[in-house]
Parts: sequence; C-alpha cells; structure tokens
Amino acid sequence: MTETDRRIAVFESQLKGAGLRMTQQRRLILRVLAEADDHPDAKGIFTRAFAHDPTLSLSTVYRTMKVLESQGAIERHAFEDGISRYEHADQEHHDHLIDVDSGEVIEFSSDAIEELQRRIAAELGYELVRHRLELYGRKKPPARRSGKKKS
Amino acid sequence: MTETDRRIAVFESQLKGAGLRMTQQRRLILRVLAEADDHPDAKGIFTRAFAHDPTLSLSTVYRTMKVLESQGAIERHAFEDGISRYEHADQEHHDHLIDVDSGEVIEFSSDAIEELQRRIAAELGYELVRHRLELYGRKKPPARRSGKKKS
DNA sequence: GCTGCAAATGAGAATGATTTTCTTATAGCT
DNA sequence: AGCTATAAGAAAATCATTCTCATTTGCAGC
Repeated sequence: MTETDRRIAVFESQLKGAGLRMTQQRRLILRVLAEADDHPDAKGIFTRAFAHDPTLSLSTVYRTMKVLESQGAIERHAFEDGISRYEHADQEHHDHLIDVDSGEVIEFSSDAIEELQRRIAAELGYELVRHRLELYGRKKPPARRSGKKKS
Repeated sequence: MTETDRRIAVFESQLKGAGLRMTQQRRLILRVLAEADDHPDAKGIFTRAFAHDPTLSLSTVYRTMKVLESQGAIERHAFEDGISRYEHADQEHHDHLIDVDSGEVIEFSSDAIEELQRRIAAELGYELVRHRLELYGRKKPPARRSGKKKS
C-alpha cells in the first residue's frame, strides 16, 4: 500500500506540474495499475476499477491511460493480438517473452541484447531511439539426467 | 517478370495441393506483392491492384492475404501503428529497423541477435518459437573526421 | 466444350478496439 | 462558496479487419 501511495503521490505532483487534475478516477485507475502484477488491457483495468466505482466509464480508462502514458507513468505494449496492454513504468527497462500456449507474459532484460541492438542500428547509420522485442516461446520440459530423445 | 511468374507458379501448385483455386484476383495480388519492394498494407495492395482490375474488392485483398499467409507465401508484420503490412516470404529471415522520422523500413538480419534470443528464452526455460524485433531509430549524420561534439 | 458444385468474389453489414463529441460534473484556485 | 477550465459519462463515430450472403467462377469429370 505504501508503494502504491508513493506512486500516486508522484503522479499527482507530475499532473500538477502539467496543469492537470488529480481526479477520483485517475486515483482509482492508478491504484489498480499499481496493484496489478500482470499486463492488463483497457477492459481489464476497467473491470477491476469498476468493482470499486460502478460509475466509472471505459472512455475514462482510455483517456486516463493516455494521460498516464504521456506523463511517463505507464508503458503501453501491443503484443500479437494488437490489443494495448499496460504496465506501470517505475521499473527498469525490460522486454517480454510470451508463452504461446498459455499467453503468460514473462519479463526479462538483457544488457547484451540492448547493446547488440544499438550496434546494429549504428551499423545501419541510425541512432537507436527505442525498440520492441518480443519472444514467443513454448515451455521446455525440465532437462532429464540421461534422457532419451523423444520424437 | 520471370521471377514474379515463378512465384506465381509455385504458389499455384501450393494452392492446388491444398484443394484451393488460383483465381484472377489471387494472381493479380500476388503479382502486386512480388513487384513491391516495400511493406504495403491491405489498402496499399488494394490500390495498386485496383488499378489493374477495378472490380476487385478490399475484402478479397484481406481474404487473399490470409490464404497467402497460411500457405507461407507472405509474412505479415504490424509495426507501431498496429496496421498489418505484408511482404513476400521467399527470402531469408530478417528483422526491421524503422526510421522514426520518415517511416522508412530497413531490413536487417543478425545471427548474433538470433542466437542471443534463443539463449535468453532457453535460460527462462522456453524454446523460442518466433520473435518480433523492431528497432526504431533516427538517421545519424555521417561521422566527421575530427568533429567537435554537438549538443 | 458443357455441367455441377465447392470455393471464391463483391458489396456491404458487422465487429471490436479505440477515439471523439457533447453535455454535465467537479477539482482546485480565490 | 463561487468560478472556470479540465474531466467524466454516455453514446456516437472511426478505422482496420472480418463476416454474411447472394452471385460468380475454377476446375474435375463427362
């Protein structure tokens, strides 16, 4: 709760600085986001928030996501289905591995891959601004001690 | 033209094998795709093909793209704007670098990055099925001989 | 070359995520 | 408390993509 409140306070001062208001709805959505440990989409956020405030509308969720994103408070990702998913941004940069069977999203980060990307862009005469990296994988069975290969 | 015709012939036999038909429309769309050296979206393909056959409909383009994709004849990519873009698939695997200023798409490939991705997935207990890598960059001015750093 | 029919097409309606419009409510300053 | 610009709610609009359905067309067999 403390962590959530800290995030909310930080965001509130960011808003203030931009001449924007801290509303009940924004507070609520921010709380939902801070408490989420997955990557919910707009409807998912709406559903969770709606449980606490049944007057909330989906438009407000979308609008709020935009504000939050423009303030750098959240990150938006669109995986293969094209639907935007959100996560709060106060963590180090990371990429995503998506389990193709379950849809589960696993976060990872690799300095080596970041560096490699920068070098590739440079070789093409570009300065890397940002990137999108998604790995789609299937869970491997744990290694056997002396396994026979199975077809 | 020869290359285009070869692609069309190959695709026709693929279709036949799947019990599907080679229609005028599919031939036309395939030709448009084979002649494209960029990454057009459905509307772009439609526009180019429509010039050759004004009875063509956009639905047919979408339907055909699905068939082509399921036969492995084309690849579909959705960059940041979420719109599907297509390119013919008879080339080695590659990733894309998008010029954030011009929108230009540059293709590149790197065995090192492929390998690194595979390793990262493996470390997380996954077998890499596929991946999506897009670099967004800005053109760097050509290096100066003894340049002073500019802000 | 004709027939039959399953597959494909064209035109437009339907879908689904997201954005916009417009009217009403409210945050935050005085 | 009162003012006013920003925000919210509800519903309509948008836009890419898919679907429906009536009509057309490949193509296999005669």
